[in-house]
Amino acid sequence: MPDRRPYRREAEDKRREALISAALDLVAEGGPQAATVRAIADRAGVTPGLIRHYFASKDELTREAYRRLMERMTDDNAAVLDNAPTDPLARLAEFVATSLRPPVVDPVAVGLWAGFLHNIQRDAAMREVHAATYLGYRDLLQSLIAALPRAADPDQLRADAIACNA
Amino acid sequence: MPDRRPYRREAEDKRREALISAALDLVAEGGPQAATVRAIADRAGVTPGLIRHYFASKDELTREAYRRLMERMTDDNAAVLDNAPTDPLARLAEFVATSLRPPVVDPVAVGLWAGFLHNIQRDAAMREVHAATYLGYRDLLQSLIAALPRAADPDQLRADAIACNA
DNA sequence: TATGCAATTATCCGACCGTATAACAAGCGG
DNA sequence: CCGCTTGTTATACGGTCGGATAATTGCATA
Repeated sequence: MPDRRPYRREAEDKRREALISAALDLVAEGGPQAATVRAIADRAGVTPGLIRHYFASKDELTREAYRRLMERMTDDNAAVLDNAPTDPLARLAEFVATSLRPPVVDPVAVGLWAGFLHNIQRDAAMREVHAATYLGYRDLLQSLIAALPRAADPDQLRADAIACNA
Repeated sequence: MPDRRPYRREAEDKRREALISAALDLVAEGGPQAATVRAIADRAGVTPGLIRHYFASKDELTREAYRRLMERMTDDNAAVLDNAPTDPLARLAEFVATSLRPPVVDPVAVGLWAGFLHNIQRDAAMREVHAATYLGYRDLLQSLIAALPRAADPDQLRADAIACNA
């Protein structure tokens, strides 16, 4: 009865968002080992139990956080095309240049990526998330290459996109 | 109370080597979280207690493992100079090309580097190891640049080396 | 204002972490 | 062949991990 922590009910989206971004912050700062359920909940301003109310397991939260990270990176990268030159070659050049510069690749993003790397290798579900976002990125790259003046057959196109990405 | 695990006494160097390389293997495979004292000892064929007989703490073992990794990478990179062309520019080109190709940079090495990244950021002693090996590498790079035909003052030399490394 | 639902907190659990310490035995110098 | 040193194993401890479950309470609805 005494001294129970007061709280506010929040929308599901808001809580999930808070938990995901808390997890990303912690992974960026201290690596995977720092992103414990207790630390994540603490940073999100809730108690640890709530995590399992919104996510089936910590692994699922980790996957969602990684998905969020990848989406943010590809979106940041794609955003440069909004006010890019119209010349196809210049567009492609701008795109790949952006993909190697902040904010899509900066110390924080690299730290995050490093933190998730081994999860990707070990967890199959994580690999799916990785594959999904990667394919989306490659398709975008491929469409830019396809817009290039020189003609090319589809197979060559895909190979070029892969090579360019590497 | 028999049934005690039989064992052989080994030279200190051998044990330390086994423990360090076991730690590196585990970090490469499963990230920092997989390199527990028990897992390391198990892979090295000993019992966990022995780790603290050779290292003051797990952190010290981690530092030594990281030092070993960095030395191996820089040595692998420097090895290319043994049978490299004599032309200064070609030597430099060969050196930086090697520094971006296997075996100095390959999936395993990247995984290792990712596994240690956050330790470097957090642990001051770890940063010293990092700084030491990095400076050695930069000096080597600088000496290659210095051998270039065009003249340059020392300050410019150092700046060039840093830029080249980035 | 009273009531019910569920979002949130609180507490407990088994497993594993790194570490400390004690018991044991391998192998060398006598 | 026999002690002695010390490399090695065994066991225990406190802490934290992710997860499960019970208790509480915010809040929308009637």
